Order: sequence, then structure tokens, then C-alpha cells
Amino acid sequence: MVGRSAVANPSGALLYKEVKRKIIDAVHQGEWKPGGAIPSETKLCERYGVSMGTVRKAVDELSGEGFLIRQQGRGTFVSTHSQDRYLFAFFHVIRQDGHKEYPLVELVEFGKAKAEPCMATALDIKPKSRVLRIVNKLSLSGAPVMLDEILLPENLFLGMTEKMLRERPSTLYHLYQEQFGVTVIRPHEKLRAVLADEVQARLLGVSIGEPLLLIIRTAYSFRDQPVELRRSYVVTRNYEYCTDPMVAT
Amino acid sequence: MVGRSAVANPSGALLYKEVKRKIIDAVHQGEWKPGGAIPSETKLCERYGVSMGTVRKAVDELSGEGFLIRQQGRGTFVSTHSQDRYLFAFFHVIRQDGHKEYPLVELVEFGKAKAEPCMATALDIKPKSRVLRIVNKLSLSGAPVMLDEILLPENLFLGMTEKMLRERPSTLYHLYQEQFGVTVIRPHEKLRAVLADEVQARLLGVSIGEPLLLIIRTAYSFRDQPVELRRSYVVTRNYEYCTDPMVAT
DNA sequence: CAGTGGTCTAGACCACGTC
DNA sequence: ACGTGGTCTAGACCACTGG
Repeated sequence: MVGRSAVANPSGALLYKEVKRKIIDAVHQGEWKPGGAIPSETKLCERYGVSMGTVRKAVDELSGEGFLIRQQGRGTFVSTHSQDRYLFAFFHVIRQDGHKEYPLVELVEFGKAKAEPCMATALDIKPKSRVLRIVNKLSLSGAPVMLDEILLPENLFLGMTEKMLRERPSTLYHLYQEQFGVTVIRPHEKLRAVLADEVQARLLGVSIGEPLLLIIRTAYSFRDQPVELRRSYVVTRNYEYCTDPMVAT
Repeated sequence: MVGRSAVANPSGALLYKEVKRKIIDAVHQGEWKPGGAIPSETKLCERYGVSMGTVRKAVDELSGEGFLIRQQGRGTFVSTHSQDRYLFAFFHVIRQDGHKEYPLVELVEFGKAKAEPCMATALDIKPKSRVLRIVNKLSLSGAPVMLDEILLPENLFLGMTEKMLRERPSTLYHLYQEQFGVTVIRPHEKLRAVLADEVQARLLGVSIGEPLLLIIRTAYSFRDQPVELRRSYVVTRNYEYCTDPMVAT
């Protein structure tokens, strides 16, 4: 037989996983950029010395994970967090009648802090190392609905300024990607119900003791590296958190 | 060319979607039963007159949707809601330290009611048609944590008795499948934060005004048919709702 | 029109589970 | 040893996009 055997290959891993890794690496090393196209499937076959089916399986998985976007007749592109499809992949709060809307984001606070133990654990950094702290107020239909407290490991976001956040044209995750080369690929969220404290009540325009939905999100980049910890407090009087806002195939 | 063309086929649909549909139908018609094996991939090729790749794509999707379970070296099986992997596909409440636990379920109420407009809409039935109403209390580590109010269209669950619910050995969804031939394949959930009213406080052993996580779930069967509406009230003092409890590939 | 991804074929060898 | 699913090959035709 002229081809390689079905599974055995230099690194000992599955062939299509190997191809996935190589594609991700090429993007990491800047060969193909977010928003740009990657080579056609035929060219990828030649480049990696595998058959179409194997390239397809690799690209299929990467596209399923949201890393690539395929467009029939046009090509396959490296995804960007500025794309519309991405906003609602991470923003799950919609009106109770099902209406979706883009939130208006307002910066409330920006500064540095020392990581508390729970933050350090979640972000996989040393206790008491420095973190950036951002507080945003999000409004829907003109009314404040959500308070975001965002914590970032400082070393990944060196040089972040308040100005960047105020002038940000698109989403925060787009900023991470464009300015700091940090691509969020997977959020993990935990939810609780809590009562509004005085600060939250004031900022959200509700009474103290109003029930709030607390969303604790850890956002992961490649290799399961945590890059952001976020606590969101949502007034669910008119809005709700919706699992799986994605449309079906 | 001897084979059929790549896309054109009798029904005009994609070939692998056609195969998916036929597999689902065979299960529906009782040819292959939940828990049992379906024919090997080779046999499915012959039966449906398509190639391995096409059968694989169909089975891959059905297995991704949780309808089938593949086991290397053994075969492919029709999934059952009694399987362990299924409990946590629908039960997302875990302890705040990440520990997962099986809830103890206790029936609080069982009866019939007329569908309110919002229920009728969600369940896609006529307003004021009859629904079954079940209220369960769920405990974790011996303490009540969650209250479930479950609403079912009566016509799909004719003959359901309180006895069935009390003697239920496994999950409710397993009961739906075994006794009524209703297979839940996809839940859709919306979450809010609310305050405990008097009844909830009493049943859950908390004070009135305790913040509760409200989970409004619509469960769908095949063809996007809604089969259950469920409102769950969770005390999130020690527990939390966790998105994506599934382990990665 | 040429080039892309989407689907499909008809095989092959491998790793795993069961007998 | 045998049958299963898991992976892989080396092509093919189709539908869609763009020039």
C-alpha cells in the first residue's frame, strides 16, 4: 500500500486531530488571520498529505466549535468575534416574548485588583496576582438590565486602557482578539438567584432585595486556558436567560 | 455511472437525512427498541442502498443528538432515558463545589387542570384543553432544593396514574418513553430569578422572599413537537445551575 | 466560466469487545 | 477468530459564488 496506515502517524495521534491542531497553529502564528480565508480543501489535502475526507473531518469539527466558518462556493474563513453570529453565542439574555436585541454597554468602572482565591482558581493564576477589573452596565430598550463585573489576568491583557473600553466599537471579545490576540472559544456558565444589594440596586434602578439572576462565566481560549471570569447580575422582570439561542441546522 | 447521483433521490432530500429519517421511523415503529442494538453499519448500507460514508454521517448525527449511542466493538444502540448519561443531560443543578448528585424525587401533587393560554401556546395545544399537572419536590444530600411543576398534554399521556409516578424506578423521561412512547430529545430552557412565595417557602424549607432560580423548560420530541412544560424553582444557596455539564470529547 | 464547499461512493485497515 | 464501530483513502458529481 502506498498511503500511510489508517491510524499510525509520526506523532501517534489521530490524523484528523493532527490536522486540526496544525490549522489552529497556522492561525496562531498569523499565517491565516481572523476574518480571512484559509486555503481550499484540495490545497489543505496537498499541504498536509491527507485525503479530502480527513481534511473535511478536521474542518467540520473546527467549524462546529466556531473556530472556522464555511461558506459554500466562497471558502472557509477564520471566525471573528465581531461577526453578528457571535454576539448571541455569548449573550443569552432576551426579552420574555423572545425578542432579541443588542445591548447598549456603558463602562462603570475600570481598575486593577489582586486576585482573590476563588478568582485565582478559576483563572488558573497565582493567588494575589494582579487582575484587571471592569464593570459594565448593559441596557436593553433604554433600561438598565444587567451589570457585568469582568476579571482578567493582567499578564494576558498588558496595556489595556480605559480608553480602549470606552471607544470599543464592537464586542469585548472582539477587542480581546484584535488587540491582545486572545480568542475566546468556549464559555462555561453557572447560574444562581440572589438579592440585589445597595450598589446593584442603585446602578440597575431597582429596589434592594430585587431578585437577580447571577451568571458566573469562565471564558476559555485554546487548550482550555481560562482567560476571563465574569459575574453578571440580570434583572429578569422583563428579560430572561435563554439556553441555546442558536438556531438549529 | 452505476450509482445514484450525489444529491438527487426519490424524495428530493439529502441522502443522509433520508437515512436518518428512516432510522428514526424504524425505531418509532418498534422494529428496533430503546436499549436494543440497531443493525451494523454494513447491514444498514445494504438495507438503504447507500455507501458506508452516508450511513456514518446519518448515524453520527443521530448519536450527536443523543438518539443513538455508539460503542466501538459492540454496536450502535437506541438510547434510553434510563441511562446515566441522560440524567445530567436534563438535570443541570449541581453543588457549588462542582459535585454531582442524583436527586431524591418526592411526589407532592398529581391532578388534572385546564391549560392556561401560556401553557397552551408552549405545548401547542388548544386553549383550555386538559393537561396533567405534577408537582415534585427534589432533594439533594437530604435537603429539599428544587420544586418541579410539570404540565403534560393529556392526550399524549392517557392513563397516567399517581401510582406510576410513585413507583417510578427511574427518571420521568424514562417513564414517558416506556409507558407512553414519548421520547424527549431536546429541552429548551429559560431562566429567571424570582422570590419564594408562601407555598414554595414551606415546601422548600426557606423563608418567604428567598431568591429562587426559576427554570422554564419546554421539552421537545421528534419533529419539534412540544411534549412537556416544566417550571422548576431552585434554592441556589448551596447549589447552582450549570450550563453544559457534558464532558468534552 | 472556474473554483469553492457539500455530498456521496466503494472500498481499506485498525482498535476494540465478545466469544 | 470474528464482528463491531473508528478512521482513512482517492476519487466523483452537485450547488453555490464570484468574475
